Amino acid sequence: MDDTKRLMEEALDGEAGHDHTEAVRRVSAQLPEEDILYDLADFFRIFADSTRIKILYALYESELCVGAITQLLGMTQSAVSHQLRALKQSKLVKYRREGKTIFYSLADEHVVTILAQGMEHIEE
Amino acid sequence: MDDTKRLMEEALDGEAGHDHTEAVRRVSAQLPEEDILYDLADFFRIFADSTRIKILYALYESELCVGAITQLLGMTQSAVSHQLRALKQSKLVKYRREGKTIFYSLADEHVVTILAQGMEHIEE
DNA sequence: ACAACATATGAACAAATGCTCATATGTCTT
DNA sequence: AAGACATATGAGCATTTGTTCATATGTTGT
Repeated sequence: MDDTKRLMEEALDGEAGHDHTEAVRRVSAQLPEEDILYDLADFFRIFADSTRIKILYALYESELCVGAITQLLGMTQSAVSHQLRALKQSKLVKYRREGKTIFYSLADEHVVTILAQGMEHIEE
Repeated sequence: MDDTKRLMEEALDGEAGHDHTEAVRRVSAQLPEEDILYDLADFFRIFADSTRIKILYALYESELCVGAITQLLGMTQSAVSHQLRALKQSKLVKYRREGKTIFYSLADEHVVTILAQGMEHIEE
């Protein structure tokens, strides 16, 4: 092994394997910012729970109040409320108050699109 | 409170609040099967991690071997391999062997569509 | 067959997540 | 103002998840 090659490998800093620097540099330049990718993962994390998925699907059918969602899912009002908060914070749902009751609904169409896209994938 | 009303509320089985049965029945009939919703959540769970998101985005740019991904992400080869397994099991990536090296690439276009849709949402 | 390389896998552990229980906040009725 | 009702919130706990470490599997060259 000649000197240049040895030096290059040492420059890889102990990382596994042969030289990938070319491919890595090329791809690396095209990747979105670290923060963006993090936010993206956060966004998808909201869909990564069946309770929240159920809520979103339910709201896709109709605006609903917390009590109705609670009854529909057959779980605690507290559990539902906690999940609604998560959905609210991610701007996936919006709400309006009518007396004591609070009605939730989908915030935009992205939600529907994403759900549909996911469905397409798993139905194969 | 008359008898019919009292009986109806008792039929709600202690669940919180006033009567939602009408809305619940209507929405309930439209909801996908429990299993489907579960699978859907599982599917989205794959996107709910920044490491996997990075891998997917990298593979969107180019087919890559494990070593290159490892170097690109600056993490352990083991960690990358574990995540690739998850992606593989969800049919989001495919791979081909070339000697000792294994090259990974995206399995279909849904991945790209989903990522793009997610991006659209967070960039607002 | 053996050593070197590329990738995969299992166990263990820390961090994150979702639920429950108790209680708080906000609204209406009387 | 007080009680009933609808929803929200915080702490605690059990489960899940992602990483690391050590090691296994598979491939190539000698």
